[in-house]
Amino acid sequence: MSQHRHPGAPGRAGAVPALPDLPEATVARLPEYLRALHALADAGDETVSSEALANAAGVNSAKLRKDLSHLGSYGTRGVGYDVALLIDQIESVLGLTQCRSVALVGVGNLGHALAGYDGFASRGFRIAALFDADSSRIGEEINGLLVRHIDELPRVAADELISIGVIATPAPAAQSVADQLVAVGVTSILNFAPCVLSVPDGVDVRKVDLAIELQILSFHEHRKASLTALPATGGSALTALPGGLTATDTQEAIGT
Amino acid sequence: MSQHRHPGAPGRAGAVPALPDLPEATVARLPEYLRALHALADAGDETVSSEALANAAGVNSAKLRKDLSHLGSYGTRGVGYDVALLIDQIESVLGLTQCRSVALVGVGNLGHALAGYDGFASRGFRIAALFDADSSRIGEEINGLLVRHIDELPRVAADELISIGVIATPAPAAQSVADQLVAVGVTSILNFAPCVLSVPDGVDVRKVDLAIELQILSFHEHRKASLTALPATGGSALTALPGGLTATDTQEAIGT
DNA sequence: CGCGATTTGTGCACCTGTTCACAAGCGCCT
DNA sequence: AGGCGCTTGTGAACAGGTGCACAAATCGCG
Repeated sequence: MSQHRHPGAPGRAGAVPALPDLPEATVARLPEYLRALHALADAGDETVSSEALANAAGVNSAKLRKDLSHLGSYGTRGVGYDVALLIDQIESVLGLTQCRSVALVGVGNLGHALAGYDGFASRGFRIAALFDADSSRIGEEINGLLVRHIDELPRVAADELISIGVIATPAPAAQSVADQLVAVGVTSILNFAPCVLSVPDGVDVRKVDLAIELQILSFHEHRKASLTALPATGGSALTALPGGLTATDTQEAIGT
Repeated sequence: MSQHRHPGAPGRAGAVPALPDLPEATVARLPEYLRALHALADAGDETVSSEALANAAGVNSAKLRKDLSHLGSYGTRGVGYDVALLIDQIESVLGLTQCRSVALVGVGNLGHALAGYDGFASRGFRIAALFDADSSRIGEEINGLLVRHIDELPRVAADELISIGVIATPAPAAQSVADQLVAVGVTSILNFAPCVLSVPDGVDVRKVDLAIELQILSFHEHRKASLTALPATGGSALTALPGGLTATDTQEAIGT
């Protein structure tokens, strides 16, 4: 029940009519589909079924079809999806038809790696400038890019349009950096610092915390370990945890 | 997910040791609460209200209270939560009471940064070993750790228990590395390679793809750009406020 | 000792996202 | 041409998560 478009009337990419609302969960999966599609294209495939593509992207096929239907995608019933066409579609929706410039702030351990990460360039992102506050790092050249002082951000931003700012500084510096990025008009920030950023409305922040991912995995490890100990006879082998969470489960007690 | 117990026919349950099921969304937020709590503890605070803690963690206070109630936490009505106690509680649930050993495979650009990232050690994770397949990298020392050949993984794994494997290799090598990790008993994997891993049941995989994060931000940039170019719909946008506070907020946290 | 201020814990309604199941459409074969 | 098998697209049920609003509980104070 959304806008339907005539098949067989391929307009030109970039002339996207309107994308009013696209579920956030769908948006988060589109890049994964895109990666899988590129792999298929490299392998020479011209069409792909939802089942095969879903498999390559690690999702359910029904989910994939619904995702693609949301962006008014064109598959052919009985055949599948045209790989090249779908790539164009998704790239157009994601706004990847233009190369986007990224400003990276903080060239410490992680920032250094990000500056040299070729996965960005290969997917249409260009690191336009590197910044740091540590004067000992200014002037260093990483991957052909000069490290500038953060104070030069306004001048560089005026020079060329910056689509996205990446923060790879220590946590205490992150908020200040975010403020400076917002001040020069950046409205999308990828934050690697382990802290919460406060930004004005209209600015999008995504956070990636490597330690958090490990902690989530730790929980599942912990859970699995308890489960293996559980089914044994006389399961008292469970070691008493210092937190004392044993038997404190007051919720719902026991379903009667 | 899979386990469903029958209400009305337990009888035998008696003393249920731990709380096996905890909403996944809650688990994903606990580390964030933990970080905020540590910051509060460092600042000397002894108690904290749900409102304050939620603010520090960037979530809704009702959500935080519900999350904490899920793990049977004890706050004091009229007062708030005991910071130290809550830290113990969450760390216990996440299984962080023991120091977990991490094996990192792939010491390229990103792996190098991860090996030197101090955010791991500070949160209870110890990088136990570094591996790579590139013989030119074997023997290199990073942050006091020797880079070993991936073939030595079984021997090292036999030596000390590895809780989590981190894959920071190029995509083509990732599946093979995952297989080798699984073969030595690793049941939790953090994958930085841009590809889907297939692993047996019982093995948890979390994926972090830096380029995907940028592409999601790119979408929002694209959308914001189209919105400003298009006339407002429905005509309710009578005031052209520069802040653009009429935009429907879509800011959301991660959620895999 | 009771009262009010404060804050937690939670029932409930809402909303987003997922999954199932099937009709509709397409190509191919006879 | 017509039927048949295959695949998409989607309505509808389902599951899970979110946020409101309020009762219950606790502290401090007069």
